[in-house]
Amino acid sequence: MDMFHSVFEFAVRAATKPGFVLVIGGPTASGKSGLALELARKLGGAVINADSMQVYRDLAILTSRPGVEALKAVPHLLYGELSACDVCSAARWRDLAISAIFGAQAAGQVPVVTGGTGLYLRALLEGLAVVPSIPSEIRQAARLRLEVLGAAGLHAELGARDPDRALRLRPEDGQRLVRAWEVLEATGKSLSLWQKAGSDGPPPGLHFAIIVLDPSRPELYATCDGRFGAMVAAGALDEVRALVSSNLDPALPLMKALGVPELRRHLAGELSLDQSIALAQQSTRRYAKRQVTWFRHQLIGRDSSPLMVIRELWKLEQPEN
RNA sequence: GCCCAGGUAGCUCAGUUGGUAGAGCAGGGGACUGAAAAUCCCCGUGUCGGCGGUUCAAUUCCGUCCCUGGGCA
Repeated sequence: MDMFHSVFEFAVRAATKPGFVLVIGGPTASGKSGLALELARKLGGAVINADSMQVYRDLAILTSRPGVEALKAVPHLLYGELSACDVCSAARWRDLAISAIFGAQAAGQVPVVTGGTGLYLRALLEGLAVVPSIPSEIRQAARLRLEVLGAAGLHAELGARDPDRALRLRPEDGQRLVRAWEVLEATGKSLSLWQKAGSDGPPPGLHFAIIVLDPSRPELYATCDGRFGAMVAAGALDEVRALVSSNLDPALPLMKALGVPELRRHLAGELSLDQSIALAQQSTRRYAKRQVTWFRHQLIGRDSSPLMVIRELWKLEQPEN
């Protein structure tokens, strides 16, 4: 295939640098995993996951993790690594990814980092602000605070203690308010100050080359829709049933994976299967659109690494397992 | 063939006692530094079915034609 050859050549050229790492980003269902697999196969590489949901053990089908064939063909790292009751984060993933990358290189493999979680990729490429880790009691307290006061209330409280940070955040943005609050509470310093103090930067000794998939919207939406149907046919409902029956905290990240809320409502008898599928497909489309915006504005053009943008679909990722 | 009811945004519809129209959904654009598949912000001009008529002015009233439902033969 033409496209594959130009991509392959791009990778080979970049791979002459020592410490080479290939990064593949793009929206969900654009064919990242398939492309990563092929490139890793040809380059003698290992695929490293950069997806915030595929790091968890549960929901292999619903999060579209690579299937057994792929796992047999090429080493895959950081897939299904954490338990559902665990909480990953950009910083935690960064640490895992860096050691996976160095591990692969030590084994003579080319690291192929692939996933749709833009923030994780940025954490790897650029680093994050150096902030001390926040004790879990304070993180809990921050979330409780949001529940009790509501976003606007938390914003007001933050405004009294950290006006600079509050000004940068909208009073509705609960998630960022929680982060600002917990950092202030735990360190006594504004998150803005920590961020101004600088980030840990890219890991030393690595050279990245980046491929971004950005297929046309109609094609992308068609594969999103098709894939969700296939996931349900492949047993996604059973996965959700199992996850729900383990009675986890509904605020855990995995509980918010695309399709979980919708299929749950079907299991609870609130929606027909078709209705829940249609809703899940819609959230998938919206998510894909957000990802496209993120890659276009937050990644492309911001990093100095060699970059290649592919404006077509690679090929369908098959949900299997 | 006749009688009803409709034809307004991609979809479902509201509305204008005549002054060229607005909701929901779909969709689009954007933000993004430690739970990011998260969390938020912004965006509605469309031959008001076609053609005539009345009128200063018609999507609105009248006529006619076309289309879609339903009913009667």
